[in-house]
Amino acid sequence: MKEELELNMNAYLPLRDVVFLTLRDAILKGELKPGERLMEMHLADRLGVSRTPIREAIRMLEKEGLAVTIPRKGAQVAKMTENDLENVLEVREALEELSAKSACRKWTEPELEELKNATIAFEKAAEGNDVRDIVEKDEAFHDIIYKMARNDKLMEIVSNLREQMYRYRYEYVKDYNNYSRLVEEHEKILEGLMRRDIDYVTEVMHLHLKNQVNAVRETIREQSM
Amino acid sequence: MKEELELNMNAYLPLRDVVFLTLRDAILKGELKPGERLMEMHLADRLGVSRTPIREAIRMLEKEGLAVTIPRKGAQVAKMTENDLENVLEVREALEELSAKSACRKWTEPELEELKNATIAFEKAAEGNDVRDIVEKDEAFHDIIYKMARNDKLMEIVSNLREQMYRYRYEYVKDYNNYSRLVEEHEKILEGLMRRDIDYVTEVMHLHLKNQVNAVRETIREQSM
DNA sequence: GTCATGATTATTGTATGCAAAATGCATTTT
DNA sequence: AAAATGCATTTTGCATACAATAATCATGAC
Repeated sequence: MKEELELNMNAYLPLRDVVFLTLRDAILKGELKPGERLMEMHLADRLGVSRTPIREAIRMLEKEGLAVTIPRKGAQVAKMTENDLENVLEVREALEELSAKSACRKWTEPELEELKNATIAFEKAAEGNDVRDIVEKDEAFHDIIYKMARNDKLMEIVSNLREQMYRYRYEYVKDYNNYSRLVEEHEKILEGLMRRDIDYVTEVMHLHLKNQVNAVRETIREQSM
Repeated sequence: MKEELELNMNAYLPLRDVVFLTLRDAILKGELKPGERLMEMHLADRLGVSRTPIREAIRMLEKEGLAVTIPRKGAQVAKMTENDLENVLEVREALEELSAKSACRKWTEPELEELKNATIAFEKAAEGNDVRDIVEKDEAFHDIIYKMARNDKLMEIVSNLREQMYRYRYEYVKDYNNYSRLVEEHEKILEGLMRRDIDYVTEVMHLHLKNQVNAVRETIREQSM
């Protein structure tokens, strides 16, 4: 009885949040491209709402690093320079390492089970050609590791940093054929976590990141030309 | 001539930003206390603006972790549990360490000069009783170190994390008499940076954080009772 | 032809209005 | 007395209206 009520509450999220989620998704999936203007009227019409929730959603996107607004000129989808990428990566590396360490110490049996399933799901996705699915399953894999670390703040920050890179990867990944390496890396991470071998996991995680950055770097280069 | 224009431009920031800065300041300084409701009408009257910029400012505070809103119930100043504190601290530690390392490698002569001045300014402030001044000078000191690290993203994130702790420290610091330890720690950090001694700086920074956390932990305990 | 200039339009910024939901309180019911 | 009900009030959510600023384009001066 009570659960049904709660579910209803969830079902009708404030419009600003719906708009925020919708726009974020569009940015991450590349439907809204870096540099593209976010015009209030236009978005309002497209989404069938007034400007008010759009504006509030833009303020949120701004703080999440996905949009940039110049006062009295309007907002646009945030671009990333190669330098920004280096910066994000430097931070991510420190935090993914922290996350891997904590996860190593703290994971519980059901979580490990989840991670095994996520690994398999990713492998399955990697066999196909649905980029969205692949990226989604990759995210799911890493999200479980963050969850294992038992630190919501850490999770929030790393997710945001990943987000900022992913929206570039999305585009690129399309003709990025060696998923096999990713699959292998995931397997190694899983394996290391099972052994609670912090050093090993840290090292693999490090490589995993290094491989990603190159893909993103390419995309950014193209973008800025 | 041009500078005067720029100043004018700055002087007329969109209201949402003015409101955001004002509210953030009020939260950090403890004028708006954790748990306190942020009612749109009330704030609008107090600040002499309409609800629109207030609402946008609240969305920004939300994303910065300084406010929490429950849909259709309104926003309130974010509270921090002891667990949140541990989480923030764990992340901060990883990032302050990264920041110290980078700063060690990258600082330039004029920056070091700045840091020396900031150290002295902090010492002077610590002799007095103006808590705001002390906290401000402490922030300034650390900001220079972040700047040395040449990573805006890192700076942004660490600043935000510091912010979330500081608003608790502000209250507490009032009868926290041993600034001498802080002064000493700042001096050690400066000294280590001058020698570019990464291990030393990392260690002192670690202690510096550990000392802070206890002060904040106290305040949070009181708050939750 | 190019650069100013000014009118026109598009777009953002802010205020206000109205509907819906939450809250508080008195009254009733059990 | 405690719980439930209904009504008045407060507050949020969203839409709309109006003002201020920026962008566009056409016109005219050089």
